Amino acid sequence: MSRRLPRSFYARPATEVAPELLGHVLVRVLADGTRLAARLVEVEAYEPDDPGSHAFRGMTPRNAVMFGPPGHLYVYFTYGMHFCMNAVTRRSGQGSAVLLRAGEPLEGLDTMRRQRGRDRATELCAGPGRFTQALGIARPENDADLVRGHDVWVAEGARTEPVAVGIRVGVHDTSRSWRFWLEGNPFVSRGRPGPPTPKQRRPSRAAPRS
DNA sequence: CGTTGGATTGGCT
DNA sequence: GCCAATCCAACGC
Repeated sequence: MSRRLPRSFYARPATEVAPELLGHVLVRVLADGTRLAARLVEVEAYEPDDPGSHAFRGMTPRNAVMFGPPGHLYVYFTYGMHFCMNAVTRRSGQGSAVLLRAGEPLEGLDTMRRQRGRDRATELCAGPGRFTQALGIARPENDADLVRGHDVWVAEGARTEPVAVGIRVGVHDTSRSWRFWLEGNPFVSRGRPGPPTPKQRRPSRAAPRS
């Protein structure tokens, strides 16, 4: 049994917690007892005085969980059809969290396939909306306690790949490089601006020239 | 109370 | 590459 990350792990700035979450394992137990697990491979940090954060304009019914104690799950609904999940960071009253954007499926792949309606492992948890759908996380899981709850938590894992850094997806702010992912990991979402996707080099055959 | 657009995804051109 | 799907929070009047 691997240990869960303690409350103290989350009680820090999101920019510190985010990269350190990579490699750890998100564990989810469904109502029927089915256990699912995925290794965190892509995350983004959202800080209190960050215009790109839901918490920037103060507390509202929707983002209230972000202002609560660290180590809870903040789940929100967006684009009329998707849920995204975050690990709340910093102390109560602060409004800070880490968006969990992608995971590498480890356990319960068949259940994930059923919930996603897709077969390929790389399409199960690669993207914030896909990730929550694969793990069966929605409104009921908002505010779930990752440290002491029994529905979803983060267990200690191992990070092997180096951490890559870039700008966040869908956030119009190129000044904060707060997106972190595991370099070269195939389960990272392609994201819009994406990781510095160095155009797929196709082994050019005969060099055309002129 | 009406309007706007989003921390997205998947399917089609 | 473009765009529809589909809800609702946030904000302005």
